[in-house]
Amino acid sequence: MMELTRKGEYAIRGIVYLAAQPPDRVCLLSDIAAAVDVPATFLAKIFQQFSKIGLVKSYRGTGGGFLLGRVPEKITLLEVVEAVEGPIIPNRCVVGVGECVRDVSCKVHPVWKRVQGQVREVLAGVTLKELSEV
Amino acid sequence: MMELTRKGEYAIRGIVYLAAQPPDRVCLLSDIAAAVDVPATFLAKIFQQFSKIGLVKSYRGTGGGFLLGRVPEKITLLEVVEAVEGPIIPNRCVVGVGECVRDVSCKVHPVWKRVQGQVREVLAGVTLKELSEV
DNA sequence: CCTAAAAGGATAAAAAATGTCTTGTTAGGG
DNA sequence: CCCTAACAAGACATTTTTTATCCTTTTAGG
Repeated sequence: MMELTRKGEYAIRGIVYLAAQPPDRVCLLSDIAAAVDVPATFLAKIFQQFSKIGLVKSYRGTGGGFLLGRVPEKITLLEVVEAVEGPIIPNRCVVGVGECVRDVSCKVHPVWKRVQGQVREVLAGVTLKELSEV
Repeated sequence: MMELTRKGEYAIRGIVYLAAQPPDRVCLLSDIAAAVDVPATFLAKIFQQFSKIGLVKSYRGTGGGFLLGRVPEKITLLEVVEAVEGPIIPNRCVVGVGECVRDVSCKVHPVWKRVQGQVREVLAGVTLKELSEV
């Protein structure tokens, strides 16, 4: 359980590749896809999601392509993962009070809350800089 | 992401209910299912998995039913979750060296390893006793 | 205006989750 | 010995999610 989907895996591969490029080097989606071995059409969707929240910048037309939205030190693995997989929610009941319809005093709730916190903490502590360094 | 499936949720509900019963009280599957609001046929599958690894004991025939396999203090949430959801593996590459075929020096690998460790630690620190107490 | 490149939407195939049904096995009681 | 209670096991069906692919649209450069 708790497995990252392929989408998440592809997302990490793709953006780590970008982070490893010289800054200001605009990369073609097709090149990235080939380099990290991900179907280009699928990676396109992923990068669209990145683009919407500013994790990457995109340019259309001739000479277009993708660029990291911020310096790699300022992008955490947590942001990348949540961008494509959605928020980290081990159990539905962590999303907010009142969700635990079954039991007003749900004892399991705080446990999942802790799990969520730990996972987020680990992922937030890793930046693309570290991941892209040789 | 990292969401517990319904099966996992049902599993917790069911076994916590058992843990809350007086020791030596044999419970019918149908009663448990009704009490925790889970389809009986589905819960049957879950309890079969529990039974195989000794988390619960089962008795057939008239007067049969289910009993906790050990005292609730000795059963952790980690065991319960892994019993039905399989091992906690945030990313395929944590299962062992050599799985990260894409990159010999995969930088993401140790991060997932840490995530796995943290999650397991939290879940291992909670027992059915605590979860079943009022 | 032609071509390059990403954006967006619709669709399809495959896999996993969720749930049901039928048959088999074990045990107790008349 | 047979009948019924109860779990075990396996096959099957349904729905949802994942994993794509394709086509059209938009944007930009030359």
